[in-house]
Amino acid sequence: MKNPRVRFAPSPTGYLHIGGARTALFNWLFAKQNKGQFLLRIEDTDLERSKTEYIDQITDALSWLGLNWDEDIVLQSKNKSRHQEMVAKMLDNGTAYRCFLQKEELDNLRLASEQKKEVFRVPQTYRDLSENKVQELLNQGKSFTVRLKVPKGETEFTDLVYGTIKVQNKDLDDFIIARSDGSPTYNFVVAVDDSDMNISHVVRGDDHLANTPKQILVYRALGLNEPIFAHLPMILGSDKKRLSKRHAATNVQEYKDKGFTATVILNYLSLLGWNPDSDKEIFSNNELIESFQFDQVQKKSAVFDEKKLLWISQQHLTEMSVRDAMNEIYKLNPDWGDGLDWNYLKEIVKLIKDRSKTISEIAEMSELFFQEKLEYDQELISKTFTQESVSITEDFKNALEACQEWNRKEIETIFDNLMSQHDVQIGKVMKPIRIALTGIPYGPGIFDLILLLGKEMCLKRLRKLLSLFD
RNA sequence: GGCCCGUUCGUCUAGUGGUUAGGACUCAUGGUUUUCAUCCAUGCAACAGGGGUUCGAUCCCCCUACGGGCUGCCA
Repeated sequence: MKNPRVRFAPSPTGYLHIGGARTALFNWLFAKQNKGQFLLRIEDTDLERSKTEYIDQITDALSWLGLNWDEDIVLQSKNKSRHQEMVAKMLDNGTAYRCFLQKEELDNLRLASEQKKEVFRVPQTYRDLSENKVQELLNQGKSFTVRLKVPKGETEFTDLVYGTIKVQNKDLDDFIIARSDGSPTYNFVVAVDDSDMNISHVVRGDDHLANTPKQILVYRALGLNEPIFAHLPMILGSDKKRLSKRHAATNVQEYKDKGFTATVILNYLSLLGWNPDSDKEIFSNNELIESFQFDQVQKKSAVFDEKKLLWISQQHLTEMSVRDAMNEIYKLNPDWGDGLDWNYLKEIVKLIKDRSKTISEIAEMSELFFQEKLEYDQELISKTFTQESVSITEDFKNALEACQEWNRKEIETIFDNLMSQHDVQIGKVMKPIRIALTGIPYGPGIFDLILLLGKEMCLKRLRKLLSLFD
């Protein structure tokens, strides 16, 4: 398993799906762990649905995740002539044949056997036609598809995740490798491309498990080396159906916007369908690379759970340095804290990072320190401020105004005085002041908060709040 | 319909022919904390069903059910 070559092969018919990201991740982990190559191939042969803007979206998302690919991106559409050549080769060596059954004939036959409750099989009418007969039909201008001559017997392969898979070839039908317009089909193209790219391990979603025997028959018909296969279980939504927008965001970009770091996403995704064989759950990218094993990949599909994602994110934040957290905030919002002193921003982040679950939560909470004036929530204000708490707040403002030194001890003394003056516990003092200063009933320690906001800002806000009760 | 794959707490997952079936997330309760969050403690909660094999099956075999995939001149 030295220097494997793997690939991620999305079709550009949409953004990078969270399931696709997981597939890419496992490919990447395997490549990195074994000093191999991780390649990217864009399967853009569906002209109807493929869009170049999706290619950009997908590559942007992969880059953001840090799943960098080696070598140039392969565009499947560029391999057309190669595909034609391989179809011709199969026609030539007798592993494929021209089938002159027309689409309508096929549809009717399919319908008929459905009504008779029979298993539909593509008739092999043209499978062993003589050269002359074929030529005759060609001369008549009859259109044809190219079908693979599925041999008798069975096809077996060993999947790194699912073990031995065996199917009877008779269940496969002589499937089409080239359409009547000459374009080759997926199961054919994928085998040719993977072979041309020297892919050693095909790692992909298990929705391809049933296609694999067909692809193996293509390899054999062409005399190509078969890769090793590893299929990954699907990611489902909370109702156990394929993960879709109804359940949660499916676009990787959306998770970025929600303030999850790439590392967090990769960490969570890795745990979906893989177990690290230990109690460890929080992983850096490098730790994932070291730990990943196919034999610990689950066979059953996994349900995506945003609650656990949030927990993973929070765990990462507590381990993250203030500096790294700031970089992540800037990545998310380049304008963050514009014009403010770097050291001041650093103190802010230090104060709120460990009580946040996502990067965007930090950014949001940090706004407290930026704005001159606050918007107070009317309901919260009327719930919080009684006559007593207004008077406490008033006294606090006065004490602040009189305060000469700006340090923690001074503030603590002010609080002590307020407590004995009004004969109340600290909660009665802290709560109204916190809300006056921040507009929200939770957050960093009150003394840290006051010190960092600074005397001027505190006084401004206290005056503003008190003006509501004049 | 045919073929392939799967099924352990709500979720992610350990696990073994004999276990009090373990951990994590969530949730609930209590504690710590100047609020919130963290943290700590406790609790709730699972072997899909039926047949075998066996002294004994969650574990091995078969069937059923359920879920997913493929079955296309989509990828």
